[in-house]
Amino acid sequence: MGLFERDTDIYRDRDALREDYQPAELVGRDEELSTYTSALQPVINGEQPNNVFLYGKTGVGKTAATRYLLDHLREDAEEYDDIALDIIFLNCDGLSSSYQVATHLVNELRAEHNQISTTGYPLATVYEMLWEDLDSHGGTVLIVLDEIDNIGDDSILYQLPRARANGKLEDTQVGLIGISNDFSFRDDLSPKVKSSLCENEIHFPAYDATDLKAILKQRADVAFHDGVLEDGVIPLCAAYGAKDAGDARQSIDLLMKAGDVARDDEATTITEDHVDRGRTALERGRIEEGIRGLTEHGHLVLYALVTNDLEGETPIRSRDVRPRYTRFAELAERDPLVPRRMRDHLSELAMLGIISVTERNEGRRGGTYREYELDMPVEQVLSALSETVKLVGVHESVVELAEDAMPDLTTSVASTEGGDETDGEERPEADRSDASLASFE
DNA sequence: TTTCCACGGGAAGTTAAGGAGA
DNA sequence: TCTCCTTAACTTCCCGTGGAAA
Repeated sequence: MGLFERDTDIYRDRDALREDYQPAELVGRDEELSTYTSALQPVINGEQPNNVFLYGKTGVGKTAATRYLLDHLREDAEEYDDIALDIIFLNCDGLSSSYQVATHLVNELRAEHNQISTTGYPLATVYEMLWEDLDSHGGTVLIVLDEIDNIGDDSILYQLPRARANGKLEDTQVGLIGISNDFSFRDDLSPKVKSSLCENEIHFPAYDATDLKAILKQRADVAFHDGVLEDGVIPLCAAYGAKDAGDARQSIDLLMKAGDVARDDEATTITEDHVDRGRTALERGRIEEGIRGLTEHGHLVLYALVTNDLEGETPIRSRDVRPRYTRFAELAERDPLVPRRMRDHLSELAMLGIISVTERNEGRRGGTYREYELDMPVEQVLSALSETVKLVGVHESVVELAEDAMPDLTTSVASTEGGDETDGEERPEADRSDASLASFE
């Protein structure tokens, strides 16, 4: 028998729980779909498409509804010889400026061998390329910008809807569909952008537990064999999703994770216990991903807080974290950041749910300050750090302290392979001796 | 009611890195 | 090689905040 062996599976089609799965029908969104369909109707009539702005919290079906309707629109448009429709779908996660959005749009319109770099050109040059590529396309182009609130400036949101009126496009009609999770995003837009982008607004309200149960049942019927789910599983997944702002994506992810946990157990049914364990695993994964995404100084701040926690000094205010952070920065041969910037890193850790913050106020005697403490187990933090961090000396020292403080700490968090080296460079001998716990202060 | 303190938020400026084009 | 461009991470500065003490 090989290394891998096919599971005797509870799943009929696990892909039905994946984000990219397109169900045959969308549950609980009749009213929104009806409004959305009307807004897209001009495309089929061969008219200038409307701009549409969708907003609502994460996981309420905005993107799913868009994909669903645009698939139908594409199919229906093929019935008419005089309609040439193209759809560009761009997720703006990680695209923080109009410049980046414009370069990505150019690359979407171009062949593989003709792509442009995402830096280096003047902004005006990128726009010129975009108008040229769009106009050579002809027909109707619908541009969907998902997570549009990531874009820091609204230049592209002004330029795209007005491109034809401003004489940039002659042969192509462009329609813009913006999708946002952020309710305040619309209000922060400049009036001129708001008037064009938001000419058709569709609000997607949060799902309630009944909607979520219907959605989960629809997916589960396809994903699992009959009789695999115990009665309480779908209501429990729906309840967690409803509690977290009516997020269907989260409920579906939880159902899939519960299924994976049950499969690992070689169970024949999925129970509420599998859901709870799945939820814990998802939460852990989310936090570990957050830790991996931190900068070096973010890691150093976290290491400082971990050692403070191991020594029983938490909750601790930022100015008391600083000496340890500074020491670690020196150990890793990095210049320590100014206190203001260090506090930003602490806030970021709090936002990720890795540490918790309590605000205190001692008035005229001590003023307002915040106290920080770890909000997850030390071994979990160290495990996540050990996978990514290459801060010479620091990680080993903290693990050593953790092992002294917690003898039953799992060995998996011990220093990473090659952790004594950075990019192939051997660490100077002096650093190694300096990396002892006694040298923290 | 005013003052004071330690912060946080945000704007503006700086720096280094990476890429394009002449 | 030089200049121009964007970006991310950072520094610096100013202002606002909230509640206990004066």
